Amino acid sequence: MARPPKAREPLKQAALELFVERSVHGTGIREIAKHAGCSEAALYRHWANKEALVTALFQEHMNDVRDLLENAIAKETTLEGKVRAACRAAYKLYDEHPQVFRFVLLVQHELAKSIPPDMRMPQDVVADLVRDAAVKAEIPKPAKGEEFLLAAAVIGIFLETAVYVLYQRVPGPLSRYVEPVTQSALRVLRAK
Amino acid sequence: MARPPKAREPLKQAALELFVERSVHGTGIREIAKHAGCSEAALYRHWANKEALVTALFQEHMNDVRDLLENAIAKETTLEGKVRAACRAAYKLYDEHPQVFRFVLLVQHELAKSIPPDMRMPQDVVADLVRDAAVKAEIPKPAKGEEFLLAAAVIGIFLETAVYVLYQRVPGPLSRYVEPVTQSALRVLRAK
Amino acid sequence: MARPPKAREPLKQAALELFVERSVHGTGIREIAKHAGCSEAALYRHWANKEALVTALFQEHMNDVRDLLENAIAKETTLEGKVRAACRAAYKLYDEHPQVFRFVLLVQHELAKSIPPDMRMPQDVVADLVRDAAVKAEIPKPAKGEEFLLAAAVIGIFLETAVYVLYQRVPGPLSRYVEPVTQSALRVLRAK
Amino acid sequence: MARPPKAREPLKQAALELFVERSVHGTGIREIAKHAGCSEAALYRHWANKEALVTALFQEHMNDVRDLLENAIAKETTLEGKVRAACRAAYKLYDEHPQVFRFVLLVQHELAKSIPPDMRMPQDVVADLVRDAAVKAEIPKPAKGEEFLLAAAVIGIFLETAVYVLYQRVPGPLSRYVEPVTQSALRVLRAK
DNA sequence: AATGAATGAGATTTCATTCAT
DNA sequence: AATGAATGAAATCTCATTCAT
Repeated sequence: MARPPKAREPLKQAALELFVERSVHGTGIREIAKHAGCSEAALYRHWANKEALVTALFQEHMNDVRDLLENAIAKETTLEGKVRAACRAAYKLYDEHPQVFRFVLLVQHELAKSIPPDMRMPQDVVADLVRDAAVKAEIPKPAKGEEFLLAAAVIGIFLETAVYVLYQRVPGPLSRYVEPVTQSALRVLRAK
Repeated sequence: MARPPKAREPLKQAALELFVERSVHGTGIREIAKHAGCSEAALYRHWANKEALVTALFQEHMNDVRDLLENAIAKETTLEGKVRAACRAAYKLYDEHPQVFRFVLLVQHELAKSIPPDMRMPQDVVADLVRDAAVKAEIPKPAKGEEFLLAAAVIGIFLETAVYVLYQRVPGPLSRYVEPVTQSALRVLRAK
Repeated sequence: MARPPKAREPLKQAALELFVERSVHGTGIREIAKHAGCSEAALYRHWANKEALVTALFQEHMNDVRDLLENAIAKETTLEGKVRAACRAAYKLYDEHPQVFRFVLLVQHELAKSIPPDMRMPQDVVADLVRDAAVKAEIPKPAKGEEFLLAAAVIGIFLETAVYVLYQRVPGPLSRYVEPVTQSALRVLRAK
Repeated sequence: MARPPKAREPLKQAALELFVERSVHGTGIREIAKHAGCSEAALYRHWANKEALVTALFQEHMNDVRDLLENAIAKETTLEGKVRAACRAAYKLYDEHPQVFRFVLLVQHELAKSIPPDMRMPQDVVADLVRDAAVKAEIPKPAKGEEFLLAAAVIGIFLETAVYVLYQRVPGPLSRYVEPVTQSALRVLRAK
């Protein structure tokens, strides 16, 4: 019966944009509020403090990406189909919302400690993908622990390609590299 | 000759340790000075301000890594030898100075803008390596621009593996993964 | 007749508890409202603002104590009986509602200025008691103005004993000290 | 070799004056700094925060009063002499520095929790005085624990008289009441 | 030369109070 | 009528940097 929250979404959007443009620490509460068209104090009704806002943005985006990957993979049956679908879905997201990717790049290592240990992350989806492919004999059986190494390599190829597009070392859009990234990933996974 | 500056190295070491532990922005001049055992003002004898210190740390480390890679590569003749030597040299450095790697991870995207356009970076070494291998026909001739894509993939495999060790998703030391990382990289590079 | 206000008493009780636990200034409207199970705005239906709530709590308690003392004294005829009855009544109140005593201790000096000059306070009851005893020659006739000094001493004995129980320098309950406090007070009052 | 601290004492003096005049919570850092003629940040070099300043002021004053009492008592041999000397010394201090007394009154109950358990307080001096008098048979032997009750009464008489002067219910200066307070205290102590 | 006290500018956060729903 | 979101104003505190000693 009180008035419905009107500042929450604008604040999230404004924060994301400004964090990406001027870095998290280079962006003050004042700017976020002004950009969102509300008062500074409004932020504190929705998040305990600036850090909580940053963490929430990060974890929500990670959850989104995780769900995106899981949904894309669920629709496919072969390893190649899954890798391609996952890559395509994620690159499509980043083409449409480049800020999200940039934000994650900026904060991932600083926020690594803040991730709840039981939170399922995008990288867990990839690890499961690799494990599942091994079970189904779509790839050679990896030695114990080696599956994580393979997941790391796949994620590395995927991410660093996106970084190269972001920094315009190769021309965008990112989606045009779905196929070569998929093939490189498969090549690594299918190693004897 | 003037006596060597006394506080410079302790300050760099203190800054690196604290930046890694509590983030750059979470570390104040006071703490750096105290940790280095000197006064706050001493820092300003060696760098114009805090930002200059951070930038210098980053760029010096990037130069170190670049030289390390170039020296390692120069001693080898085959593509496989070069990739392996580069990977081994870098992983050895990171095993011995894990803080350096962590620091680079933390600041790389925020400091990307500060890099002088003519500064030769480690990634340029990898790009040259790929280009050179193509010229020597050690790998299939990449389409125009594709060489950067290959470099990105190689760097991604290399970096993400190091990240996995850093976060203890796979056990260290990093050097034990020189061989699988090398083989994965080669597999990607030699793609038909 | 209008239905009775629903939030008033819970708000008073919540405020008292939190003020005592975390100090007046350390307790916000939000906390009071939450603790009372109502909205923040509800407080403003009953008091003009936070300060008015604090003042009302204080003055109401002072009035309660004053009435308590007067009723106790009215039932007795001798000085000793009056002192004992007053002491017993007040200590019984504080044993049953220790928060009230603690609250009064916390705010008394800060709120001293806010007391209306014509408001009859507990200390006035004691002053009257002393004056009355002098008139009835139950104690030696005090010099002009000395009656207040005696009242101060009696109140001091009474209060500081309660403080000692509150801080557990002597064991409670407070009521067990009615007799020694009464005797000490009488000894001071009956001074030659 | 750096410049000597210039703001510390002015800050303490300014804080004391303003706390007494407008209450602790009613006085901002800004006002303290302005009144002391220095910047707000200077305060944080000397105390961790506002609360630490308040606590330090309180505890330092308590230590001063404790030493004052102990010195006064040490010079006397009889119980009466000691009580009178202690009372005279303290009342002289409060006549000369009424702010100190007012400040202690304002904050004592809010800061009670902050006192280190091993800190010797003025009230401990009084308790020792009573205990010592009992040992020397200057007063009747108190029952176990009763010595604290006597100390409470003595302190109550002493303090509440000072409160009455502060609030001008009896005329000052406080020192004029040394004798009646002493006699009242002795009367209570010598109770059969 | 070296220190660390002092500072100015600004950051974050708090809070009583108001107001749209 | 009652809520709790929003606010304005201020409070506390931080911090890189300067400067007197």
